[in-house]
Amino acid sequence: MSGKRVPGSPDLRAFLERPVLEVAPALLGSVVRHGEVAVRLTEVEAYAGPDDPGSHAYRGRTERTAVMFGPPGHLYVYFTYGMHHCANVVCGPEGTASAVLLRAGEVVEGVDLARARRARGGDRDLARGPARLAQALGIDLGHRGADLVDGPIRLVLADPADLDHVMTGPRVGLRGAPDRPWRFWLRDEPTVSAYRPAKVITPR
DNA sequence: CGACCGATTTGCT
DNA sequence: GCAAATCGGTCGT
Repeated sequence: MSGKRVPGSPDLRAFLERPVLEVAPALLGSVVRHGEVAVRLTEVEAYAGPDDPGSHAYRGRTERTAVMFGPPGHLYVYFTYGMHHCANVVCGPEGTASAVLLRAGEVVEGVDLARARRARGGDRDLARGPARLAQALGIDLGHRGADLVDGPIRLVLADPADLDHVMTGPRVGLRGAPDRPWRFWLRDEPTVSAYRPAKVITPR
């Protein structure tokens, strides 16, 4: 149980292979970098494969969702409402089709470029919401399947000791199984979307 | 091939 | 608070 994790190391992929409900909260505070833009994650959501009615993998493997069924550490990107892209980190053992939706974050580098990619909103809103986060990072369908351990888009894990209050509550915007408390976020972060029923799981 | 839906965002009432 | 925008995925014909 070492506290430090080195970016790009085999340790990262091994970590992402752990169960999604373990990986999801641990991604908070971590940084996703694509080129000059870097986002520190403040809100994520877990999706648990074919048994989860809220998951795109619920109806089995399709061409779209194939990445979710593959090895952990890759990016599952989907397109929705005819205009938005959202990004997920595939995790858990290969074949479990579980993933973590990146719901919100704080742009910590490349603010100018992130601003240029978004027509509206203040800096706090640049990566607030899954579609805005993907847009700020310049992520689209072309990045589906991208390797986060060794590719253009990288994940750099945070030291768990640096995390503030980790909160959990119901997922957002779902038709199926909205009741499962599989949404995780950092308390008191201005980049986290509006309040929902919640409880603290790691008081600090 | 046609119809319907959507893990959202935005702007207007 | 509510509805429009806009198109890939999925399923049924």
